[in-house]
Amino acid sequence: MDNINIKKLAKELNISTSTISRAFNGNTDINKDTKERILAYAQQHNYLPNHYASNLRDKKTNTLAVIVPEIANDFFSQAINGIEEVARKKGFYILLYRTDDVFEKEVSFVNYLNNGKADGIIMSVSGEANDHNYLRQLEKKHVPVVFFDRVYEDIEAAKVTTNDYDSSFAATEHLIKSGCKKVAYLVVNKSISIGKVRMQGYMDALAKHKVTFDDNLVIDCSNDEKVNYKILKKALQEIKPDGIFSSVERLAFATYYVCNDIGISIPNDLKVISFSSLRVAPLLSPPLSTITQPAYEMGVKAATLLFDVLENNSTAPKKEHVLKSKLFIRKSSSGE
Amino acid sequence: MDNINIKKLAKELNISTSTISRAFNGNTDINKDTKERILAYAQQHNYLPNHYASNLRDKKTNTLAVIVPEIANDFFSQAINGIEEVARKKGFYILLYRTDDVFEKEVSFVNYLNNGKADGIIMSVSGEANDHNYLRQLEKKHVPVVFFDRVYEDIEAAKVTTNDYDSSFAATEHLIKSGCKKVAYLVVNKSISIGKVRMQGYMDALAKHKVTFDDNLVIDCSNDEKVNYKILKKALQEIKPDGIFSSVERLAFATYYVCNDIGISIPNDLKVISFSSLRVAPLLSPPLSTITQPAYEMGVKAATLLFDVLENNSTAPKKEHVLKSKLFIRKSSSGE
DNA sequence: TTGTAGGCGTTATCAA
DNA sequence: TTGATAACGCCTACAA
Repeated sequence: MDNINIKKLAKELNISTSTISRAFNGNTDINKDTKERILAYAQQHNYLPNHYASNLRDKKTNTLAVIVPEIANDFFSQAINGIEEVARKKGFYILLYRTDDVFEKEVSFVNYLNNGKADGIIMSVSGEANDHNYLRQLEKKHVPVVFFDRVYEDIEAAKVTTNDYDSSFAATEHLIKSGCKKVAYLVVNKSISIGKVRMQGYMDALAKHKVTFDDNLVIDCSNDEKVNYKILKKALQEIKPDGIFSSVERLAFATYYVCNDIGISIPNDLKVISFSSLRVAPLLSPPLSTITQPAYEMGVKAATLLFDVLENNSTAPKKEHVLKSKLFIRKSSSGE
Repeated sequence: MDNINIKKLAKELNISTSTISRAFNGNTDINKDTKERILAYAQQHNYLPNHYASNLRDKKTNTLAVIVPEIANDFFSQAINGIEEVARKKGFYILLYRTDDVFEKEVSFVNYLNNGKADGIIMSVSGEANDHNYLRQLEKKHVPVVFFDRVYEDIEAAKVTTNDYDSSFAATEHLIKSGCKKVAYLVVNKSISIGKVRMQGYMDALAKHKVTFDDNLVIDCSNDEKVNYKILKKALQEIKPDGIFSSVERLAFATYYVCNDIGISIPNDLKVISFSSLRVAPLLSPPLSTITQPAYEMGVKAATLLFDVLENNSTAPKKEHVLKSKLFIRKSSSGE
């Protein structure tokens, strides 16, 4: 009874395996009574078709791989929700992988996916550049990829991003208009796609308002919270900016902690605005001004694009789809 | 070149498939040179063993299913991180599923897992009681389950929980000692495991301090944010509690929003403490007192227990493992 | 150290 | 409407 399978079932029911298979796969012609009899008996005996056998035959896994830098983060968890929502409707499941922003992990997982573990991949990349051949292999295996938020420009694939440049420009301009003379830019890796684009918006806004760009005001942080705390403390004490535009949510939090500790008042001494999907941003002290990306919608869009490829088997629209972020001006940057 | 497989490789290398298989599976004896030659050639030609074929033979998926009520939530996302950390070290991957607290989704997914989709399951249940037979089926198929945080008492399986009763007792007592005469208890479903245990702690603390329990002060909320806002607004205006013990993080946030809107001052008019894993709780206005569960550690523990079963093939310790939450008293409940 | 062969559990094709 | 059969790609006895 332990290892029931289609053959045993066939024998017990005195029927062929093909008929049983048909009972479970809807479409083909099969007598209604036979089908019901099979399904009833199967349920009783706790039989279900084995996924791995089916997959081996069909080369369909009904699984989507989702690769993100981190999970415990409002942006990514909301995006995953969006992906899951779409996947679920299609009867697909999510294989989740976190890279911790470590390039090697990304490579290793993508390689792992290279042979029939998932039908498609949705990813937000770790960012380190250089050799993206591991992604090109996927194409050969016909495993479609959709990027979201953090993308590799040199890989041809559908991409879902937001208007980062515009938002960054607007955020920086907002700080300048609020009276900031010395706006710092917080970033984790200024040389990769997102950090770069956002920085460009920052620089162009400065230029528009005839503020000279100062390299010292670009504060490049790490992935280690403690290190960031030190970096920011030092920067705030020594460089003394009066405005902060943070390209990463957790750097804004770190800024808050530092300010609390060394007695800098937000927004009086320092105005802060940050990219963030934190849902309780309005409840912070002071409420944090944010550029909020449509995380959930991005997930939905990415998944939808992936299914377009999967279902139409077409090479699909490998363009970049740009959704719009929203600027929420709150007390941290405006004083009201 | 498109569909490379072990046979083609064998033919091209003029070698047998078994030898190739051996090259990829470490253990068996194989000539070093042969192995290197195979691996090199395989890499060049982008060959990797197909998971579904291997799994079909081995009945090993190297996949863990993780079932949670929600993903976009600091508690669960941190727990998932913990699970992933352990899984990764074992070379396992995570199939993630979100139930939205809907019992039917939970059942449907568990049934889906019933046949070779994952080697084991880690879950935090939706909570609705009644018939848990769908879980018992897993046992027959030898798919081990570990529960965390939200468990079904009637199912025999390893369980990872926290000292909810004690924490709830302590939190309630803290409010009473801070001067609250009318402490409300916020809960999403007071009749299921976690809501029930936490409520018991609340009630017993009241009793200890000779505060009469008042059923009106138990405020049963929903999963809909807007509805909760209305419920809480009404409760705060009509019942006028002076203390809130929230068993669910987002109800505390809703309380904050309501208070902001109708001008109730926390902690002067109302003291608040809540179960919460929000990492920026200290940055809220006012900083939120929390009972913080060791989410990450719980994930690690749950995964570790699962691997114990998987590896020792033993029936494993099906006990309840209780980790301790921490109480962080902040301004929202103490006024300092 | 390497090769041969059978089977893991399904499903699609073809024939009945 | 149903049944027999040959794959899907791999791995492991067993034999050499």
